[in-house]
Amino acid sequence: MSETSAGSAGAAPNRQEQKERTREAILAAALELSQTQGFAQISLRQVARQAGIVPTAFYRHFDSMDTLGLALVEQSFATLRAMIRDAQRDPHVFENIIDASAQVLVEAVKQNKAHFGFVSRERLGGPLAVRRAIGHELDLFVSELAIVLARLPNIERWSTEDVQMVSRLFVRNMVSNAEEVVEMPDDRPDLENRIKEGARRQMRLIVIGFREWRS
Amino acid sequence: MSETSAGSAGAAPNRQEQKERTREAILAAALELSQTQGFAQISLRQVARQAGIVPTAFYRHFDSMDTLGLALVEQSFATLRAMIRDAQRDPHVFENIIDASAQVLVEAVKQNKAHFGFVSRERLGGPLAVRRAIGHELDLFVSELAIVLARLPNIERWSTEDVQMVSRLFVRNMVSNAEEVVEMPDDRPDLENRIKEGARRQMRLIVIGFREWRS
DNA sequence: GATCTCGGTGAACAACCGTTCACTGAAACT
DNA sequence: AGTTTCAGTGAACGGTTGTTCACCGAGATC
Repeated sequence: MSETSAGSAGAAPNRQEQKERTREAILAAALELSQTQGFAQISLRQVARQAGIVPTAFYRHFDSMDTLGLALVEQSFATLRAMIRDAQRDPHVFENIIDASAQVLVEAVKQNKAHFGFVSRERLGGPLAVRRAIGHELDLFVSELAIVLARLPNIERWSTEDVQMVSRLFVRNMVSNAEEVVEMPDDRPDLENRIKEGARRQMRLIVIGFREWRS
Repeated sequence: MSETSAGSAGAAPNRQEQKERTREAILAAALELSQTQGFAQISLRQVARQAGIVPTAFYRHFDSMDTLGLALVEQSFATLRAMIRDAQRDPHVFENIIDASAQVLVEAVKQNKAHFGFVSRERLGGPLAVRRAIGHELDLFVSELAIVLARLPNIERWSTEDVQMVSRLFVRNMVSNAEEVVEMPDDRPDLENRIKEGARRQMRLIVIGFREWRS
């Protein structure tokens, strides 16, 4: 093995390391600019300016703004899946799924407002390609959650369609609550608790309603 | 009384009648263009072109695109309120509120896709002023619905906060279902029924859950 | 050490943008 | 009949946009 590829952070940047670095600078720039204006109306030149490169250099990483948008969708859902993975490791989840979920959701959204905000805004307001990608990821996510739910006690004997439907309702509520947290001012713990309490209530409604019903 | 103001449709347009006519041409043009691209990224010149006027004439009616956006918000919520008014006149509502509501909602959204789509997209994806206006209108709408709900049998003895919360949940579900109907292809009555059935279920969940709970 | 690869550069382009200004001509008013 | 009002016109402005092209220079390869 030769002495290429430093691996550590500070100095002696590889060629591909440097490329990856400015790629992420572009992603970060686009994400930040999207927050105030919405992704669809930021320009390639604005992104380049914010990322500290010349407009033409943009094309070395993405061949259009649409492709950039898709990369941001991927990045955003990666952090969402990381949230779910962490939540499943949390021991509280086994004691009280609902309370723990509300807690984890609000906390995770607060710490990743950029990504969750991106999904909220662009899910319906973004360019067609981005909207489609987000819709697809959300469908995937519903199915994944259904698998997790199906293994829980009390639920394991439900029909597949019922579980899928509950999963859809949960994801829909998750999206709505994430929207509220994103739009929430930073210094309002009262609002935060109201949202958390609301999320708990909604999940209980879904569970109670289905148990009571069992159609 | 002089012979000004024709009143009838076809001929002899007043000055203010003509002005109102091109104003609505502008609104219609903006609404149509918004459907494919989103309101935030259509240009004043595009709107003028589609409305059949020269760009500068735009300023005779609105002093900026933001103002136009606010007018579209107003127009959209006017049709939403008309929907509610009609729904309250519908005799089916007194027999089975839930089924009738699901029916009316899907039908009304289908016949006003442009306005409901506008609200869906711009609620989070639009310009700041438009987002704020929509948020305000939705808050108002929650309170109005709460008043209607409070007079219904079975609900009339609930606490004010509980009614307000149920109203919020209903409006949230209404928004979500409207989004789905708007994004639904026109020739898919199977999907339409699935959405209608989903809306019914969600409303039942809310009602059953609250009745069972009564915190 | 010579050669190649390739991320980043800077000038140039045609197209579109929002906004200004002086104007026209017909409806409305006196 | 004479005057005023005003929705709509058309040219012009300075600025931003996406995309092209030839070019550079340092890391990677030989």
